[in-house]
Amino acid sequence: MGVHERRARQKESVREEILDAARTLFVKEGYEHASIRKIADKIEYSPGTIYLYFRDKAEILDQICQETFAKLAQKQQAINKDASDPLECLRRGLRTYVHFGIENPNHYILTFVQAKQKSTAAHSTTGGTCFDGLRRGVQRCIDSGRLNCTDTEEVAQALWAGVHGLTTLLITSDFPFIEHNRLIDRHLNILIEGIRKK
Amino acid sequence: MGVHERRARQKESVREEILDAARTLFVKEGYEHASIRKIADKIEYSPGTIYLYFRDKAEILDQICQETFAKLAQKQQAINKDASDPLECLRRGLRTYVHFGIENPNHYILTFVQAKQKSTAAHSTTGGTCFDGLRRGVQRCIDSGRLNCTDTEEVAQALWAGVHGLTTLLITSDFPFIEHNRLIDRHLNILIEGIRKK
Amino acid sequence: MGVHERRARQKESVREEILDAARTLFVKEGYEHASIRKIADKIEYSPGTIYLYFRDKAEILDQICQETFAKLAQKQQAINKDASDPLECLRRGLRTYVHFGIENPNHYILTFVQAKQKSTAAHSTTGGTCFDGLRRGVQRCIDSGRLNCTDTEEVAQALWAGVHGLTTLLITSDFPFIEHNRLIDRHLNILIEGIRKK
Amino acid sequence: MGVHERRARQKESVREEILDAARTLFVKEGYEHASIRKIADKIEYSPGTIYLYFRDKAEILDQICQETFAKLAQKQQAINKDASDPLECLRRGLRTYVHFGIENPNHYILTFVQAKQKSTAAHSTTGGTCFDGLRRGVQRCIDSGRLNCTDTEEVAQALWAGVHGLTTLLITSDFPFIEHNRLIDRHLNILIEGIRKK
DNA sequence: TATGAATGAGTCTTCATTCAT
DNA sequence: CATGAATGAAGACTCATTCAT
Repeated sequence: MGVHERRARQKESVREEILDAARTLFVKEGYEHASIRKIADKIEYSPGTIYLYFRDKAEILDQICQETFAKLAQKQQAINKDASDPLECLRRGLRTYVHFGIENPNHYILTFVQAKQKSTAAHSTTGGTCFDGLRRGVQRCIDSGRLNCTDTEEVAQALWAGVHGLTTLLITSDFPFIEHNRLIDRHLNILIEGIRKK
Repeated sequence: MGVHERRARQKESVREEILDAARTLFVKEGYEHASIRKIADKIEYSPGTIYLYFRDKAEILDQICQETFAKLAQKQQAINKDASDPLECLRRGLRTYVHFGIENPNHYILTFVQAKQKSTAAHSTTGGTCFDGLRRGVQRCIDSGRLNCTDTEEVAQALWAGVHGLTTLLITSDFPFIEHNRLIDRHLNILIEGIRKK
Repeated sequence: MGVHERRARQKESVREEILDAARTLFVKEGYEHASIRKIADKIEYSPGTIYLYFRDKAEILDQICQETFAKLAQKQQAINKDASDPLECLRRGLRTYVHFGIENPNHYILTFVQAKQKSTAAHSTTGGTCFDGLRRGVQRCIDSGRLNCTDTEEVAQALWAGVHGLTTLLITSDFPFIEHNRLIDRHLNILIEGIRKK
Repeated sequence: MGVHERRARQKESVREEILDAARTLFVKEGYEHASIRKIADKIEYSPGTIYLYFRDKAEILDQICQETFAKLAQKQQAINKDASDPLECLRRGLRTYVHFGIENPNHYILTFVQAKQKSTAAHSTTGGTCFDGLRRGVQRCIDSGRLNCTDTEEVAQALWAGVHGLTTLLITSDFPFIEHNRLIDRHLNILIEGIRKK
């Protein structure tokens, strides 16, 4: 391994350290309250160093969004390969989405709530592709004649709205929600029954 | 009209000016980014003046949440009095909720997205009662034997998650959504069909 | 009692209220931290009203100093009238001074420590006369041939320095002083023995 | 001299500049009135820079107190090593104390008058040890059987009260004191004669 | 006499960012 | 590659004071 590669590797690792620290702080204290200095302190580098890896604070947020979209896309990918009942397959995809949010609340809120209000670059590029999984799942259902509506985009967007609402509420809840799994089951049930042809 | 009244009215009007300016800025720039100075500039008063009307920045946010809950509760009130089909009645209630959000995007986002992360006083007091309208609508449907589920709370929460998600996405969208009314119709249709007994 | 007098009396009473509130706050929170608004709140008048009775904040402090000097002078007056041993008489005067400080710590610190750094008008006028009691007590001792030094001013100033130091330390002490009365006795004993002719 | 050292020295020098400016302002205008901005202006740095050297305003005060205690302790140290008459030694120690105050009025008032009302960290740590010199001097006098009182602590505290009072009055005097040296001599004479066994 | 709304200047403090080294 | 000193602008908030009523 030449010097060049080692350098590249190390650089990658500092980058990752920054992203890790930033992600944690962004969520714990909010994007606005997480200062560059605090991030730098956390990884024991100087504030200036951060600017060697990122143009500015916004770019860090943007990178984290990219990450999130990538992670989420990966989770979704496997699902549609399953050959079983497309409606069940769709339900599983939606459930996966909600679980992803609950298990990565920091990532989720940052990307889909906080960053949304800032329109990061990530949203206009990577973000869109993430929706494709859902779209494909809906398409399969339509193709198999199981739905009461044949507009893929329309259905996919309506479903997304549902799981997005559920996910954000569950993550940030101070509302006295019922047991989470029961609520998720009910919500998914409503969505699936709501699109199934009778 | 005596001096006293004129003064009181004037004072009330300044208060409103502050709330208006704050609401706009809070949403346009985010709560953290909307400084007291900017609010003061907008209404052409000195920063100190704002503290004659509100204890601190948080209290302004809190007041706006109170307002929102009051407005929303009022909108919802009329609906359940209608004697017609309870399911249609529920659909109308949900639609009203979404429309309220779209027509008062500042109020909505502030109260249900930004302030949620800060747990204002309003949320623990006025906020809860606002959910009652929905709960009652669901109850009526259950009572008339029209639903496929008999747990009022479970259904009400699941529906709320749906419309909340739809509302926030429509308000903050840079996503290429289909025509909004069509999407709303579809979403509400899914929710209602999803709970209707067959 | 005519209207004029009642007015005058009432005015005096508001003045006193202000002074009472100010004195308390000046000491509890320090002169700088005691705002006009806080004083006004305490007596339930508006801030503006205070300016009907005092030119500015400094004048309030000044008045309190005047008061203090008057009170202290009055306490001291009685003492030298006593016909007994002039040295004991002097000791009693010094003790009275220390006790006055301990019993009126607010007045004392405000006047002799905080206000000193601001050179209020009171200091240059009333303040001086307050020292006369001590001067006279020393004079009597010298006249009766009991002292080892015949310069009245010199002795009086040296004694004052002693009791002033003791008083301020006792009032503001976080130092672990021995039991206060024992310390006062010792201090006075040193001063008296230190000037007595042997 | 390496880069490292030069930097360290420069940094130390800025620190000193800040402390110098602060000390002066704290005394000239009072701790509360001496703002960070004014300190910054005085040394021609931006306000923010000060926070690179001190956590907050209070820490600056604390540092100055530390300095003062250190300086004073150092001055006192040499004295008790002298083998001559312990009473004269004690007198010299007391005189040194007063001179220290007069020569470092800013340090003295800040530490023993202004900061006393705020109980800085310095007072609870370094401060106490500073009193030890005086205590030891008194002890030596008692050991050699020269005093009319055998309680070290009692005498030491009583003496301290005396010189402290004298020092503060001389520093902040707008009172028409006699020539300072004569007053100091008289005061010390009283204290020493006041404790000497006859 | 008293009010109370208003202000301008000020408070301490934090921050993203730059740049010489 | 990394530092760390420095800054200018801004943050929320407080205050003594004025003045029309």
